[in-house]
Amino acid sequence: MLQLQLLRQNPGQVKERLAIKHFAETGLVDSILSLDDQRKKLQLEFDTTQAKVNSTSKEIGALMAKGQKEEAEAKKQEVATLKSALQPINERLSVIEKQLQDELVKLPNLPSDKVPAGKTPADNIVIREGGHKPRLSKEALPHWDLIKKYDIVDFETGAKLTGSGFPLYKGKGAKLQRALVQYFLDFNTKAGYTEYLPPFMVNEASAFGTGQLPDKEGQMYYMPADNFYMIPTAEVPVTNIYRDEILKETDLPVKMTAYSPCFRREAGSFGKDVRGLNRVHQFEKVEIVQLVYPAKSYDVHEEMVAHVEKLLQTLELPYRVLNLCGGDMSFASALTYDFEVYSAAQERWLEVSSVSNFETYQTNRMKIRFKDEKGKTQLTHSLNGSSLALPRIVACLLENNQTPGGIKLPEILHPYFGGKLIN
RNA sequence: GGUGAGGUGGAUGAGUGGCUGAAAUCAACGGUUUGCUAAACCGUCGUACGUCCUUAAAGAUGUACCGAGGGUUCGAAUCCCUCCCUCACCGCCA
Repeated sequence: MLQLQLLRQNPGQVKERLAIKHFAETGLVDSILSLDDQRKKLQLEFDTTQAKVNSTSKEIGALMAKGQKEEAEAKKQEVATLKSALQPINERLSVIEKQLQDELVKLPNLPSDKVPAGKTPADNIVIREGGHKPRLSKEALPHWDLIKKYDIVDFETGAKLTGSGFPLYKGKGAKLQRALVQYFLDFNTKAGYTEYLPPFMVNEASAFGTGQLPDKEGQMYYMPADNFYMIPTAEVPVTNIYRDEILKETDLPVKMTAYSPCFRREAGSFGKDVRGLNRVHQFEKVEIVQLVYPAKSYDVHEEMVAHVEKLLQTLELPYRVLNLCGGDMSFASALTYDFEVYSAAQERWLEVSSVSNFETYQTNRMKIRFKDEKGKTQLTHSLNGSSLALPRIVACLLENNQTPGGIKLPEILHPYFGGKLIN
């Protein structure tokens, strides 16, 4: 949620920035400002009337104490009149406040000035590439065939148990999941992130806090009996840990990492994208989250990007880093770098991580603040990134490392996996 | 799931209708003093939204908030209702 103050101070600039995100309804900015004006007027009216009610009530108390009953009765009449005037004001005020909130929430975050113009994924800018694309033989198989060959993921039985997109990992496939999660968490905690294991369902307030609600309501699995949402990423519970808190400046940066399964309905997805492990409803992911001093957030963003990049390098996978253009980045983000790995048999790039700076967009919703050196409370910036999402990493590991003798795992995983080969 | 107790500022905790936005203690912060450390003393020490004033910072002032929402009353942290949460015991269970 954007800060109202920013809209008030510089509505023109806000509109310009929204245009880069290809956000069409710039009229919202004006309607929000006009609602805000109305709100302030009503509040002033309400406050002054209420102040009168309060002071008169005190007088009544004093008169009663002195036994001046008649005067007290007269004052009571006065208060009654004031209160009947107050009621409609109050009602209008809450209507306006709600409208204002509803409208404000519809505005996406402003892109930072590092965001390239552009509308579609084709306009994203490749910042750099790393690793080596393997040269596979003609008989090389895509991962969905390798999975069958080595009997490590059983989609059919997963579908029988739940539905399509719920893979059932088996044997070395299951163990590889465990190994990767373990390795990723170790890699993150070594870099100073505190490990959490959060709840996998969250309440409405948490889902709202990180921006899943109301924007992506249909993308989450929902448990109506308890009004809980299955988390689409550990970002949701982990960032919400500090919801409604005021930190000390010395507490910053807060660095957190968590493993969780992620549940996504992926409503509207179809086609070859969903083949095999490319797109599933439930997958494992390790996430990193930071809450930082505002002026430092872009440095931290670079640091997180470097962190994820190093992790991919240790996995010996060919990757590239993309700076997402205004039209392709997410609603809440100010700057997003995506990581893609090259899946050699499919001959396509697969997104495995997304590292974003949200500035105050999330923290304004969650009211995550800190006291600065002057003792003033201000919002922290929040950032997060995947480090990493498993299924596409697995797809890539399988395809790129296939040999006649089996899948050769990168060295770093050997101790975690308890072996070098899937065969 | 059942029964009981309870939810007050960073923490502990007082407060059963007006003098309470909230005592006291601790923690934290600033200062004074003491040859370091420690102690003592003084001061500061909630959030949000407004209004006035100011270039701004600061300041003054109003309103709301004592788990959440609603109600009673001229007036509610305090009384009533609903919900949520915590703790204890019981039941069930990984």
